[in-house]
Amino acid sequence: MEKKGIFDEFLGAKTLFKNKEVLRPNYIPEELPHRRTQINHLASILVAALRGETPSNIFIYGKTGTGKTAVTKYVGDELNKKARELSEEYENKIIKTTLDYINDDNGGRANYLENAFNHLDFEKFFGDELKNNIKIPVHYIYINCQHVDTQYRVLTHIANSFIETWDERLPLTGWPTDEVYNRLRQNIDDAGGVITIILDEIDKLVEKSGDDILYNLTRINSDLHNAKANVIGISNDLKFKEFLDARVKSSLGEEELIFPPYDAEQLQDILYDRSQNALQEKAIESSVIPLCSALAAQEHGDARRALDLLRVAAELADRDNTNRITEKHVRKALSKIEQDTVAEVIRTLPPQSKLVLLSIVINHENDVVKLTTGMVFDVYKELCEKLHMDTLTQRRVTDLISELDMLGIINSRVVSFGRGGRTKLIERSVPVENIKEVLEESDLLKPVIDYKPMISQIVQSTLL
DNA sequence: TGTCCACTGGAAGGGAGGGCTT
DNA sequence: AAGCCCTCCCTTCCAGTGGACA
Repeated sequence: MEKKGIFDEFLGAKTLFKNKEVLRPNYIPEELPHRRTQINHLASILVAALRGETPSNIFIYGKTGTGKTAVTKYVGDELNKKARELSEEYENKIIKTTLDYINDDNGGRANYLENAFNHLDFEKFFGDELKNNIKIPVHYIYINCQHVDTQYRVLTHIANSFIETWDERLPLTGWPTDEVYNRLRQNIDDAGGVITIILDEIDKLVEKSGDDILYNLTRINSDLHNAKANVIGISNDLKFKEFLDARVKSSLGEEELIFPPYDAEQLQDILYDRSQNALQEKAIESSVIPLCSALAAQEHGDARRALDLLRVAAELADRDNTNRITEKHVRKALSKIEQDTVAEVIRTLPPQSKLVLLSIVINHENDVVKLTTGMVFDVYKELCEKLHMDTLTQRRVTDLISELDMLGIINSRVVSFGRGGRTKLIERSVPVENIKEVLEESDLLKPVIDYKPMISQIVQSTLL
């Protein structure tokens, strides 16, 4: 009998998906429902690039999942497409002119021209014209500042996007920043044309590295001779602009685009649209899409969340071996997504942060009602001793606690207990069992996962 | 009204680790 | 190998703070 591989059974299994990628957040569909206004506005600004003029700098604002990135990328693709089309049109015109020229036997140069034409050596004759006109170079460089979050990295990223071979690329560290800037300027100038630089999640960049980079980028045109550049900043935090230098603020905000959240009905349209390409016919119960939309609309109209819900619900239905996605699957998907995100965040924490989180968990397990930084630090110190690890200072631990707060694993707020001092009050925002389940996976923490802190501390803390 | 507690959180800077040029 | 640069993680220092209490 033929032996079956472990994947064969699943590979042959029936699936509700036609194309799962269509439901992924980074998929750019051919149509973006309810974003016509924004697309037109953006296109009306960027069309300048096709005329070889510098488009205005643009600031785009909208909550997560309102289509900012999708629209920007979509318009970018269209811009590139149009630039290619125009360039082809122009090339054809040149060929036609050449042919006419040859046919007219203009001034006895026909043979020479024909010869050149046969060898496709246009540049010999139309060199300058070709260089300047045939290709309307439009470069659209997209950078997500969540990962590329320092001045140096943004500059190298842009500079490297003009370089094709690996060995010519700028290194990830090592060069002085002004040297990288010079190289970037040179690369842009060599490439020529109009360069649009998109900085997605620009607030992350400014928060971490200040606005020097924006100042430099919005003023790069004065250093360019053969090219023009403009910047599109995308953010979901409108307030971040308040912290910018006034000069940066005014030049980045030459044009502003606001992306309002989708309402439940608009989300439904988006889901219907995508599901037609993503899922088999009749794979969805009629109430599924309205439910996904309603759930996502509750959370500031986040289309990404709506798509995730539908995708995960379909995956769960697939695993159930049913041929229909039901409301039950959507509800399951909702809790699965929430759990998965938290688990993933905890899993990727650095060891010291995990240790701080564990000491918070341990305090909660010991029924501490009002948990403060001091108590967390005390248990943390004990854990470090047990594990023979370096103990960080309380100052550093305060920062780690704030980071855990930002990640949404805990809630902390500063309160004053009068003479008892002023400190952070720490509460969990995720069930302790869920956190512990993930922490238990870590080999490092295994020896102390059920650690009991010294009694004195618990007595002291419950007195507060 | 002033004092005092237990911190908070900003600023500055050290140093290890990555990489470059000379 | 030496000298330089950038990033990341961390320490040290310290002014500032909300509110209970005397």
